[in-house]
Amino acid sequence: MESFIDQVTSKVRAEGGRMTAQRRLILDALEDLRGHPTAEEIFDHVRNADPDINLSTVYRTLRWLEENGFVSPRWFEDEKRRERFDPVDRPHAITEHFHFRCRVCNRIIEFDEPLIHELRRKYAADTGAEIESVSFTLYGVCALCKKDTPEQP
Amino acid sequence: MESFIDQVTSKVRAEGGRMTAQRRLILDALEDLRGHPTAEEIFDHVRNADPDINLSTVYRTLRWLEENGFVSPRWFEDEKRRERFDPVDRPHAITEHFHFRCRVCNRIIEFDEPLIHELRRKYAADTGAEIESVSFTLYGVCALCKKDTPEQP
DNA sequence: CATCTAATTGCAAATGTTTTGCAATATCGT
DNA sequence: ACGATATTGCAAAACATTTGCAATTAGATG
Repeated sequence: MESFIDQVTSKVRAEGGRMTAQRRLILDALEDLRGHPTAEEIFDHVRNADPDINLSTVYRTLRWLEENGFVSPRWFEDEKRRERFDPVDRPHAITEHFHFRCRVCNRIIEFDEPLIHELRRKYAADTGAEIESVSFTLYGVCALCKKDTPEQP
Repeated sequence: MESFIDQVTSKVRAEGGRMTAQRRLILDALEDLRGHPTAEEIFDHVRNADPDINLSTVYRTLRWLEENGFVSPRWFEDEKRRERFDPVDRPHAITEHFHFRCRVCNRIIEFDEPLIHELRRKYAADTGAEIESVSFTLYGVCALCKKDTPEQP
């Protein structure tokens, strides 16, 4: 199966674009920083390899990836206006994103759960709407953090 | 049952705060503009009654309402960094927000569906996490807009 | 009802994140 | 290796939201 970078490279070429060193670094970062990095986190990471890279290059690349279905932007309510970028494995499929966000350790945990898919089908069937993307986010305290800070007696 | 404004007024008083004309207007707007207005939309609406009101007053009031559980901020992915404010009927209950957002008419439709509550319980039971809030958003094209723009043959 | 004081306001400037215009640079087909 | 043009770095702009501060005002008190 084609790697993430190879997939992106094919698409860049197909559009008459060019695969630059900067883009390669940003794609690497997206794989290295498993999870949902912000543009700034990606920027800090790629700076190790290329201290001259510019934040706007990071943004421009991320936007291109977004438009072409390779990453999907995400907002978490405790971070208000800061965008996070979620690499997408199957570009252009219906995007479904299920996250748990821990208020204590700030970890973002991805999960899947057949009930959500059922929910989407049910909503579409009930209302006649066409669903293109689904976002389901739970906020709270994860099991580990709950253990560390037991409720006071 | 106590009206929204009365509920807020009680709380303001309880905190040693003051119920100003501006706050009253903003609360009215929140009721008039059923849905999920942005700060700017609220601002434009209250300007009819008080042309001198300031946008920062709107923001400050909304933040106070948020901290006190009377509104809940919401982001929709097609609007990136713009916040919308959702009045909350039962302050401080576990907040659960289920929305459908139509890409064509931009309408935000609220719905409820027992499966989501089940999902939350299931996730909590499976992982041991404690859930404090749930956000479920479907994006797509609503039945009406689908009818207006049938797919090309 | 007049007074007093702290809460709230309007204003302007600041903030933080993301975007953009443009000249310089670098990729890739030839 | 060359040349057209896509992409970059930079600095400045855009944009939503927040903040400091002096002026105003709600509402408790006499």
